[in-house]
Amino acid sequence: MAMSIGEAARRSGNSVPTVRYYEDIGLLRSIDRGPNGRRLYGWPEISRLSFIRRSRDLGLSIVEIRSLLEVSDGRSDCGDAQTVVLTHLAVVQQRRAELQALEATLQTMAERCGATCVGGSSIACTIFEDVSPGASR
Amino acid sequence: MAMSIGEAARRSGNSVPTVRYYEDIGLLRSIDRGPNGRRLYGWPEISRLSFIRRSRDLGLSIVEIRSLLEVSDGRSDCGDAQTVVLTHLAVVQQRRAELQALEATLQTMAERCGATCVGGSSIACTIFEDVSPGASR
DNA sequence: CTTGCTCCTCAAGTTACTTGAGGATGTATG
DNA sequence: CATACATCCTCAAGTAACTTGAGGAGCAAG
Repeated sequence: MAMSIGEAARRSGNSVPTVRYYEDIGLLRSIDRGPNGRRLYGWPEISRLSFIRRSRDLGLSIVEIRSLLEVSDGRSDCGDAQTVVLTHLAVVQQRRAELQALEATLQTMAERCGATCVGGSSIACTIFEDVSPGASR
Repeated sequence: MAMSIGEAARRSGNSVPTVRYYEDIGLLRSIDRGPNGRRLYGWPEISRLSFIRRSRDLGLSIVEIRSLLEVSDGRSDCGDAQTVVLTHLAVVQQRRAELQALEATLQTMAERCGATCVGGSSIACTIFEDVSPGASR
């Protein structure tokens, strides 16, 4: 039942230092220690660590996760959790739109570069025109 | 012709400390100083700063930008620039695909949350099931 | 001549961790 | 039982790319 930090890390998909780090910043409270001073983790901790891991994968910041965990701990209500998610959704949508535009720009840059100057000198390289058009003024 | 750091920053779209920072890390070399010790910028510097700014907007790292600038300075060839751009393009494509999946997940989470527990306690909040499904085991 | 903006340098803070030093303990093998 | 190797501990510093702040000087306008 009681797991070492290494096992907790493996099961939750975090690295060992990261698990300690989460304890340091207060995302996990009161990790019991064995007589040898080593941390002992139970299922609730693994669950919490997995939640954090997944949320990070989804791009949520530690601050956002902290507020979700407060909901989970019953210290604020579910509406708050929805707010966090919706706010983050808007950010993600925005970011994705930006990436889409960026992707097109990069593609154009690479294609033009390939057509005009691969292996050649930098003088004719269109990348610099693409990236800094009319920079002088 | 000779501009203050404030003007250079405004024209290139960077903040004043950022412009100083780029000098510190060697992206800009040898900024002349006036008799009062203040930095003086000319058009080539503005151009370079604008290039850096745009590249950062495109998501390129300082390391990547440094190698592009080396091409621009004639210290490596154009093919290298294309490689940087293509490598970055692959990263962007990957990232955008991930964001797309994430967007769908967040949307589902918010909808389910809204349907079941807005204003209620966290006990029924589906967000936690969505984010950490079967975390205990 | 005083107010207020801009400039200077140097140091520390930010985010979310990772990496490393230095040392103790646990587990497997000879 | 001894030795090797993995794992654990704490504390400190490093990472990217800047931002923010302290403390002080210069310059232009009213």
